[in-house]
Formats: sequence, C-alpha cells, structure tokens
Amino acid sequence: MDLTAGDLRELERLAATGRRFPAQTPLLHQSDVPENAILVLDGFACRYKYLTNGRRQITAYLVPGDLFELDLEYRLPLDCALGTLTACRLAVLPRPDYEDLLRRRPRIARGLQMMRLTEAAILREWITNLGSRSGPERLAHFLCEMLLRLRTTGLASDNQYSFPITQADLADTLGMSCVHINRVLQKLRRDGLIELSGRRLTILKPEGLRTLAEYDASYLEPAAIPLRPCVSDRPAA
Amino acid sequence: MDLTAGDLRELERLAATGRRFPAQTPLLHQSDVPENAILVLDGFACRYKYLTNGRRQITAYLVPGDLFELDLEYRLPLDCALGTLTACRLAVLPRPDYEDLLRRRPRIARGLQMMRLTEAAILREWITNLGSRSGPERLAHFLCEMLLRLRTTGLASDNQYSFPITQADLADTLGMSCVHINRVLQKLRRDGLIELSGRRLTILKPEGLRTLAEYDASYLEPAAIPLRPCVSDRPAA
DNA sequence: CGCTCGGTTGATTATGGTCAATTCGCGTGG
DNA sequence: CCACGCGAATTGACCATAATCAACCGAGCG
Repeated sequence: MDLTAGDLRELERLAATGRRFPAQTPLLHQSDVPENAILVLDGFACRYKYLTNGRRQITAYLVPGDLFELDLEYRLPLDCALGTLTACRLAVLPRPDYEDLLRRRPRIARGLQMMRLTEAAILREWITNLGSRSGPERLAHFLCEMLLRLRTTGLASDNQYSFPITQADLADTLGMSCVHINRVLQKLRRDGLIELSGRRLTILKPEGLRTLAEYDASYLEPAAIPLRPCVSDRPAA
Repeated sequence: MDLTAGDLRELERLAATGRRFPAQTPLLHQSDVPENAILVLDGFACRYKYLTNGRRQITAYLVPGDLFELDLEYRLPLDCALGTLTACRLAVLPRPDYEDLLRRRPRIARGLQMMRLTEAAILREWITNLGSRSGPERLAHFLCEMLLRLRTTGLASDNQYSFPITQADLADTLGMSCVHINRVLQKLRRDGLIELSGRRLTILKPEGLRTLAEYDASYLEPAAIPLRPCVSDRPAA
C-alpha cells in the first residue's frame, strides 16, 4: 500500500496501546451496537453465531492486522458476536477516535475500503468451502488461506505458522464435529501434507495441500494492507 | 429510505432501460474485471463459483432491486462469476454512468453503503446456514430469507412468492445434491409447511418454518432500500 | 497428586451422496 | 391433433461421509 510516513507513525502509535485478553473471551455479543473499533495486534479473534441447539458457527477469523470496523452512519446492531480464540493483544478504538483517524488519514480510509472488498471475497470463499468441499478439502483450504493471510503480516515464514487453535474451534469453523476434525487432521498428517505439533503448523507439501483444496489465492491478492506493522522486515513472497 | 423525489425519478429512469436475458445466462465470469454495474429489475440472478470437480456453489442471490456493484477505485478481478438463474430484465450501467450517478445522488450512494452491510450480513448468515444446519433447516432458512427479501420490493404478498428456481440450482445454493433437495422439499411439504407447485411457493405455516430454521430476521432489517420502485404501493409489513 | 482440558480412539448411527431408472410437464414439429 | 423429445422432478437401491456416544490418554497446573 501507498501509506505515507505519517500514516505509518499513526499505526505504530495504535499498536503501542494494545490491551491483553485471554483466550475464549467474548468481546461483543450479537445485537450489541458496538462503540469501539478493534484492531488485532496479536493472537486470533473471530466473529461467530450461536444457534439454540448449542452449535456455534465461526464466520470470520481476525488475525493480526485485521480490523473489526464500525459502520459510520448507521449504528446497526451486530449480526454476530465477536470474541477471542487465543490470547490476544487488541487496540481498542473508541468511535470518535476511529472517525477522527479516518478523517485525518484518507489513505488508511482507502485501505479499509479495499479490506472490505477482501473480507466479502473471503466470506464468499467460505460459503464455497462449506457448501462444496469434503472434510479434508475444507480443512486444507482453510489452512492455505491462513498461511497467506499470516504471510501478509510476516507471521508465517516459509510454510509454517503459529496455530494455537483448538480442534473444537476448528470444528466450529468448518462445520464439522470435533471428532471428525481430529480424524481429518490425522489424514492430512498421514498423507504427509502437514505437521501440527504443539501450537505450530508446518505445511510439508504446500503444492499437495493446494491441489487437494483446489486453492486459488486470487481472492486474497488485494489483501496486502497490513494495518499492523510487520514484525519481520519482509513478508515471505 | 429518505430518497428525494429526484432520486426516485433517477431510479425510475434506470428501470425503464432494462435489457432481457434468458435463464441460465452467464453474464460475467470469474477473474473478469467488470465494466458495468447491473441492477436487477426482474427475475433472479446469482453469483457463483465452479470447482474443477464440476460442483458449482452459488454464493449470493440477486433479486429485483439488488445491485451488482463496481468497486470504484481498484479494478479488482471478480472472485466469482455472475449469471442469471431465471429469465431476467437487467439495467446495465456502464462504469462512467455509475460513477456519475453516485456523485450526483449522494443519498443513493448512502443507500448503497447500507446495502453493502446487509450483503455482508447475508453472507455470514449463509456461512452459518451451510456450516451448522441440517438439510431441512437449511432449506427452511433459505425460503424464509427469500420471503423477506422479496417483500421489501413488494414481490411477496402474504406468504407466497414466485419461485422459478430449479431444484438443481437450489442444490448448488444449499450445498446438497439435487436428489436430496427433492427429498427435503417433500419433507417440508409433507409436514404441511410449504406448498410448491408450478413456479410459486406458498408458505403455509410461516411460524413453523421459522421455528424449524431458527430464523432471526434481524440481519436483514436494514435492507429496506428498494433500488427498484415497488410494484405494489406498499410492501407487506 | 489429582483435576481439567484438549486430543485420540472405537463402535454405532444417521445424514446425505451417487447411480440409474422412471415419470411428468410442456413445447415443437409432423 | 398427436407423437416425440427434452429438461426437470421423482423414486429406489446402495454407499460414503460425518455425527454421536463413550471411553481413554496425556500434558499442564493448582
């Protein structure tokens, strides 16, 4: 992105203000009217919905650099809840500060416009994933997406990244039971595609995983707007 | 919405320019860079993706009043294709006209902002639907959503609407095989919830259908922006 | 040391997919 | 007017994928 030095300073300043939250913390719930924008600095957060039968569906991941936005004009109640998956560091931006930031930093505002397009593309990709792919394909697709998204902020070097997500959360993400997630994970391991030990994921055969998932990354291409300064100097290509 | 008389005239003028397209016509395909915005005046269109295994996933329905938007600043290639489901009448708006319309009609532009929020909410709802609900629940949810969306443009009176969608298309929408769709439809009929004959759907027990689907319409509430003048004077409440 | 959470395993069941044949509705051409 | 043909809907038989239930393991923590 074509952010100015001033824009970047602004983002650095934001990144300094992070508050810590433990894993599995609800931040906002459905039908709340949010008064803060939230920038993820560290850890994974997500949007999710509960059904009355107890099932939970995660509808989006927020990884470092992702922003939970406010709609400016209308104050619509949320259509889904927001919470952390892992321990997180979050920058909490009250509405006035958020509006002010967008006014003062038009290039950042432009970047957010792009981010919205990417977010919608990801949602459509998830619909395709849930509707049209088998268990192993679904999981493979999700892991490929995470790899690319984490790369844009330098959080994935090579083909591995920190992945401290429980299998139960994965199940809620991919619309499967956690027993089944466990078996699908084992299949990917058995096929030598991935290695998942501790809280770190290594993709052993990136090409194989992409083939299995029919992964086409073009929907993410425009996503190269790290709102969070990269940790490493240069994200892996 | 708070559109002015001038805004409405503008929309009326647009609605007069519609071109007709037969059912199942591809309009744009994936990775195209669109040069026209498209307003649906009549019939159903959709966004969809093909996988190489032949499966197709529909990711969004465009019903009369819905707009296929252009992104103004970036000319991103499409992440999914666009085509008609039924015979359609569409207003095709070349990019310059579209940009011009938004410049001249700030209230319409504001309305589109709201539309985008609703679209995203619908996508998240679909993710939940595909990931967390059984066949009958999924179908019921979809039918409830269509009822409400068609009501906003006066295309559903009471609890029935014209529904000329093939079972194969329904299958591609809900991530099931068309054999299964057929059986699920029969179950809803057998349970006295709906009647679907010819190309018309009647919801016999609206409350029952909503209960089955756990349908909560709040994600659609803000959608009351018919870009297409209502046929009837007053959409059903 | 024992508890708890997350991960793993096996057995059983259910939901939904696939294949293949049949029927129905409807428009077309003889 | 009727036979034909085509796409869509329907049905049955069989199979695969994934859910459920229940038990067990293993690491980390108070």
